[in-house]
Amino acid sequence: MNNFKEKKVITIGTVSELTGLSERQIRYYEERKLISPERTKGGTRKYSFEDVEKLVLISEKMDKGMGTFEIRKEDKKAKQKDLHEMLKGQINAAFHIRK
Amino acid sequence: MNNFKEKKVITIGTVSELTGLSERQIRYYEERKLISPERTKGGTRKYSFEDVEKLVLISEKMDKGMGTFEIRKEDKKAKQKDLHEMLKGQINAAFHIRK
DNA sequence: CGTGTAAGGAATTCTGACACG
DNA sequence: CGTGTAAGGAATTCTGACACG
Repeated sequence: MNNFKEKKVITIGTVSELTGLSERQIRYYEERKLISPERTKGGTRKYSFEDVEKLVLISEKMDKGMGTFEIRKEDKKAKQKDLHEMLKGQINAAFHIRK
Repeated sequence: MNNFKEKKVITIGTVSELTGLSERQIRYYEERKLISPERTKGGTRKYSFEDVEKLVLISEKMDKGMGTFEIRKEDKKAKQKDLHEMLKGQINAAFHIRK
């Protein structure tokens, strides 16, 4: 019940205000697979606070001259690292249970 | 930076989905001073996750046959209690600093 | 009192495209 | 490549009112 940050509930206009990015930029970053908003039945995009945070990071990287392709690559690496940590944790847990 | 729950960013349609209440009900509870959404420049209402939680509680109380007036009274009492606790805490703190 | 609804208008968002570079 | 913009349409929201009870 406490995953507010991950709930997709914010419309693009509000995201634009929160991040300082234009709606055009936000939609473009979606096209480049950097974020994945949900949609209402009518087709309106809905973002989470997590998306907003991601967008701020993306914005900073773009300012540094990084391209969307590299940003996506970095993002993937980060996710794999997370997955790695998770698996490590589970393996450890299993190990401790066994002994 | 971590007050997601209090940020007014959700539109009424989404709040309706999250709570199961009709937009009519949500607007009416505002009229009865049970919640206080913000507005965009254009006049669109924006709610926080906190508002959503409040609405769920309100909904339960309405189901029990409670009226909006009593609900508002209860809400006020709760707030005064919170304030009381807070002051008590500060007085305590001040006391401990003095001795 | 609390809520549904039809009405008309305004604000918001959407897509595909052209432009610049 | 990344972003601005004008274009036309569709989805969303708004208010004030009438209805029922």
